[in-house]
Amino acid sequence: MFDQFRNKFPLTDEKWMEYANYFNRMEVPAKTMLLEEGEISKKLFIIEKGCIRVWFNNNGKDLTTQFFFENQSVASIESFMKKFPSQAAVETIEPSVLWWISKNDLDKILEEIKEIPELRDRLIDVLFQRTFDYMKYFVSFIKDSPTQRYLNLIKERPQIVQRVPQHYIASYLGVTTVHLSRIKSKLLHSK
Amino acid sequence: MFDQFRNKFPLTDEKWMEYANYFNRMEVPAKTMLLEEGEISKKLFIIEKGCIRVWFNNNGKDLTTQFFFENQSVASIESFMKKFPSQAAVETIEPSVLWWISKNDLDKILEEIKEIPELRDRLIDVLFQRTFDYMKYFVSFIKDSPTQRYLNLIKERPQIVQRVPQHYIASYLGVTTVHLSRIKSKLLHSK
DNA sequence: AATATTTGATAACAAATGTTATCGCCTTCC
DNA sequence: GGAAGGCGATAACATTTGTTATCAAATATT
Repeated sequence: MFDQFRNKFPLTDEKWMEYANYFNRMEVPAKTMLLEEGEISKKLFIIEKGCIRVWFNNNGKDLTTQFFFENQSVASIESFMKKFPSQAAVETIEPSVLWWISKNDLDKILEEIKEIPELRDRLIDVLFQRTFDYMKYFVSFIKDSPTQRYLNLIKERPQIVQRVPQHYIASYLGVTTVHLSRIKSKLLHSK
Repeated sequence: MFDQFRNKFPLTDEKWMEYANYFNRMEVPAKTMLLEEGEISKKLFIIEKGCIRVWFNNNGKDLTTQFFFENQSVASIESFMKKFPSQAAVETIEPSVLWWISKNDLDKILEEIKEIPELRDRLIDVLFQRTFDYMKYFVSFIKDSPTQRYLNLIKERPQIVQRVPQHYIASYLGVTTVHLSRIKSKLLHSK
């Protein structure tokens, strides 16, 4: 289950066993709210199986901002880190198998990791990379039409297009469901 | 000049004198290219006076993605960190007084800073905050109309509206210059 | 199996935004 | 003191995108 982390953050087996003990398994159906808007996020989730979206309510409209799949970790990250009430809600899309860890326990692990120069640098790299990724999203909104953003999604994140209901994808792309339907139909008929 | 960093990263005066020596002062006119598209960024700039934009060419159109003012540090950050050819160009908007440091010298400083737990944590905080800021930009594009984004800009980053030519602002907001003109005129006449 | 509920396609019309062109006001530069 | 170019406003028209409503298909629920 935690292989991805073991690759990124090599530690002794003993350490890993200890860390693994902090995690708790849970199975939930689709459309389970893992965090409500306004709540303070206290759990970080890792997805063994299933998929999750982060969304918020904007004037009665449901706007999805992120999708997560197997082996990714999920939280309303600003709320989790800073203990603010979350702007966003976290919800499963499919029936899912999750592992969660409390903020307290994760903080303990992070403190230890930060003391090991190699892992500390790795953590900093991961943070940088995340910033770069968000910059790319941001630039894409300035640069690309909704049609182009949809094509990018198909190419770069095919899981989203295959597994996520279309009306969530529409809001993620910043268009209405009607318009996304039109985009798809236009792409089909122009081939 | 470096007061902002001395606040964020408290060190002995001796250390600061040593670090300050790595920096080089330069004065440049408006519209000076500090980094060309495709070049590898080797300098990080700090602005003493003036303002700078980061932009790239998209099908012949000049798209601005970031603005920087006094006391901010500027680089094409992904290129600078990873030694990739930069996707973006960096250019002064006003005549400016800058201080620059080479990547080599900055790496030396960072290595030292990372060893001091307090400063290391501060660095990690700064990186997290940057990610949060970009998430906000991203969400704003999904959530807000161009008019609303312009109003946000007036409120949150008045310097941009006051000091930057309007056609740069238009591309930053993701609209044409004509449309930004319309937005302004509508806001004026509806009051 | 029957019935809701969710999801997605489409049409008709409205509103927002882009395109191209023109004009006028500033700077800047000889 | 012109001339040239940068910058911004505006108009007319084209295109894109949103809104509302309706229908059909797929899926979940009883």
